[in-house]
Formats: sequence, C-alpha cells, structure tokens
Amino acid sequence: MGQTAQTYNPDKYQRPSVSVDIVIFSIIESHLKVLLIKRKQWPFEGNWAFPGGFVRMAEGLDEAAYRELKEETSLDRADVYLEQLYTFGQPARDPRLRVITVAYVALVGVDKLKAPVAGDDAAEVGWFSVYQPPQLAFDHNHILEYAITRLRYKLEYSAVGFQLLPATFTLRELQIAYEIVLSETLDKGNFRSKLRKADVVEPTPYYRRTGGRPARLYQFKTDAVAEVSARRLFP
Amino acid sequence: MGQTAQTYNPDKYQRPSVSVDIVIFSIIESHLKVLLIKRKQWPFEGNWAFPGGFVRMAEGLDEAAYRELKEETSLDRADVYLEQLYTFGQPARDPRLRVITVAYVALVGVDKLKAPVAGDDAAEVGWFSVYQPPQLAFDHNHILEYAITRLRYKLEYSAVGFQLLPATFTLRELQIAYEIVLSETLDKGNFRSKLRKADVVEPTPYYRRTGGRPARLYQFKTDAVAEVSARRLFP
DNA sequence: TAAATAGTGTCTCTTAGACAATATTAT
DNA sequence: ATAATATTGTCTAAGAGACACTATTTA
Repeated sequence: MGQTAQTYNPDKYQRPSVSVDIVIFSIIESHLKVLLIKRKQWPFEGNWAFPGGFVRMAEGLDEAAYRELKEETSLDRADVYLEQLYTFGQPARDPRLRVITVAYVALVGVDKLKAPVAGDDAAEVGWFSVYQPPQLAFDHNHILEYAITRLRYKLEYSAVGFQLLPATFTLRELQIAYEIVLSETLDKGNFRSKLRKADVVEPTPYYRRTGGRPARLYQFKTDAVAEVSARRLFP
Repeated sequence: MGQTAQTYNPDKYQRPSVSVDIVIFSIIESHLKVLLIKRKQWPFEGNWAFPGGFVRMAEGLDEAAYRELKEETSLDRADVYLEQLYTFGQPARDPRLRVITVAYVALVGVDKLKAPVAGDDAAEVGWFSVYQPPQLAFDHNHILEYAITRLRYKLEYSAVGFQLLPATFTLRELQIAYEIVLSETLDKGNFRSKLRKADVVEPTPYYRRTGGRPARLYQFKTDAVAEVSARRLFP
C-alpha cells in the first residue's frame, strides 16, 4: 500500500478473490502422502485438489487456513504444524474468476488422522503418494512441487520432522521419517549424534518392543525450538 | 480452492483488495538502506511506507510488483533482483478496508539508482537506514523486520549479495557489502577462498585504484547460479 | 622507505561421514 | 546360540576459522 493507495479508489475496480490452499503432508505406511479432495463440479471436475477455500473479510490468513483445515479434514489447530508457503496469483489459474491463493504447508502425525470428512457435500477424500500424484486441479501440481521442495528444505535445516510422528517415537522411527521425506538413506550413528547435539529430543521412561532389543521412546523437548536455525541439521 | 469452491459463490460476498508492497534495499554510503515514500493522506498521513499498490485483474503478482517498481521508482525490471517475501493479511492492518498485501524484497545496485520519482502526485521519497527507520504506515515496520531477516538469510546461503553492487566490483567491496548486511566482520582470506570455491565470480581485465595496490575488478559469472543451493556460503 | 591495500598461504580445531563394536531382546 | 534390532564409539578426510605472509601501489 504505497503512494497510489490514496489516489486509487479500490471500490471503483474489480477485486480478486483470495483463497487459502493447504498442502497437508503425512507419512502413511512408509510413504510421504498428501491429502486431496475430489472435485465434483466444473472446472476441473473429477480432478483432485488441496483442501482450501475463500478467505473471509473478518479473518486473517492463518486463521482462514486453520478454519478450512477444521471444516474439510476435522484436523484441529493443535494437531498440525502449519506454515505459509507462497502466494500464487497468475490471472488465468482459475478459469472462472480471478483467484489469488495463499498456499500453506501442514504436517500431521499419523496418530492425529481421523477419517477425513470433506465439507458439506461429502466429497471423496484421499491420501496420495506425492511422487505419483493424480491429475490435480488448477495449478496445484505446481504448488505441490513447490511444497515438497520446501518440506525437504525445512527438514534438512530444522527439526519439524517431529510433526510427522506421534507424540512419542523411537529414534529409528524418526530416522525413517527423515529418510522417507528426503528420499535418501541416513547413517544411523551420525543421525543420532546429530540429534544429541541439537538437543531437541529427550528420552521418556518407556520402550517400544521391536524385533530385537526394545527401543527407547523419545519425545520432543517442549522447550526446544523446532527451528534449529543457522546450522544444518542433516546435510 | 478446495471443495467449498464449487458451492461457494464468491460474487455474493465481499472481496478483499490485494496489493503488493516492495521492500527495496540498497547499500548507500556504507549503510543498508530501504526506500520509503511519504504518505500525504489519511490513514497514516505523514508516515512513510513502502512503494506498492493494488494488483490489477489482468496481471500476475510479480508483474504487479515490477509495474509498481517502475511507476514509483523508475527502476526497471532488469535493474533489480526481486523475490516474493510473504503475504500479510491481518484484517485490521488497513483501517480503510480489507487489504491483503503480498510483500516483495528487491535488491538494487547503487549504480542503478536514478533519482527516485514518486507517482503522479510527486510525494517525498527517501532512503533510510534499516536500523533506525522512521515510523512506518500500516504494519510496514513488521514487514521490514521480516524482510531484513530474509535478506540476511539469503546472503548467508546464496550469492545474491552481488545484486547490491555495480556490474563490476572488487572483492573487498563485495566483502564490505556482506559485512554491512550481516552486521559482522568477515575474514578476508576465508571470504575469498569461499568465493573461489563457489565459483560465482570471474575476473575482468580491469583494476580499480585504491589507496594502495590496485584491486582487480570482478564480475558475476553469467552462467553461475546465484542461488548456491544446499551449502552455506558464509557461515 | 613507509604506509596502505590487495592477494595468498598455512595451521589447528571441529565436524561430516564411513564404519565398527557392543548391548539387549526374542526365538 | 542365533537373529534382530538398539545404542555407542572410533577413525579419517574435509572444512571452518584464525592468523600470518607476500605483493603492488602511492606518498
């Protein structure tokens, strides 16, 4: 809102619509998946799209994202990690009208997944592997690419990968989550020593039974900043 | 634009206005400065604000940012580095009406600075030190903080700092630019060896006279990717 | 020659990454 | 005991950072 804001009367001009779209990631059966909703109407009828919707006049952007998350997936604000991704505004991205969309990325732990119910008209909802996504509506394929890139980046430099797991987890489970997102194998010993130095997880008194020696369960340190800044966590 | 997009008719509802705001950085007289325009009307009359304006129906967001840049500062698309920063949309950020703004960051070399002319009504324009900014309009102080953080981050991990300098420059000048932005001193030898390894600058046949031994002029390798990804350039 | 700045090299300590060794359970 | 998995430790090469040295100009 710079200089022209005073002389320009926006009421005289058409305004775009503004929506939020949420790229929700989770790890399901050892695969990085994204939540999609099937469209039932033109345009892109039958294609899949991210949950989302229009921003209301009295709510902020994050607020709109949380509201849509709740409405379309029953996921509560406390159940997810949410951050703004990027704003996409090509004039032709929606054939009906000008829609500028503020895209968000969300991470959800498997244990938080209720059966996702879509909005009022009970649309189809499903989790899809991010590497073989179906044909998506609008520019959502492009947004998905961008979101995956950001997710990888985030995980390399911070500890938000926690958000993809239940409240307690073994270090091996955490490593596997990282391996799934980054699409590369990590060294067990090095992964653990990195974690130790980053000081972001703490042991609980509990263990999980596995095939061999039971594994200690860990949790994220509540006081730890997930955003381990300035130094790469898993290069 | 998810499920609700079909059942929701946006024409029945009020729409927000969407603007772009551009935080333009440059290094002027050894200080990191930002370009601001003085507002002449309510609200925030007399306060300073970033150049920017409303997005038109037929243009994309980047396009709108470049257009406003040209209109309000005469800076051409080729003269600046521009990237989207973040979208701010608190309902009350503009007292007149609901405005969601897509903020951009721009870097300009000193040599590109024409006398900045403001829009039609010839407002005051000035460069201000980012560390003692005046009282800004709207949430622009907050946006400025965010932009500085992003700028520092970008410079640490990439080579876009080049964009703050003329086409040719000495390595010492480049180092000083980095020091000014990062607010810390860097080791001469280490800075140079990092640059050598990153392989982003190449020598020209020219020299600049200084107080002592003349310094060779360098330029950015045209084929080099300024985004030196995945590895930190100046930790 | 002295001062000033440019440019290069070296040394040490830390860290990344590969790999090995030990520990604890079930069968 | 053997298999399976957890957990910790060791070694080496590369990189970061501190610092010193040489080079080339002006005054």
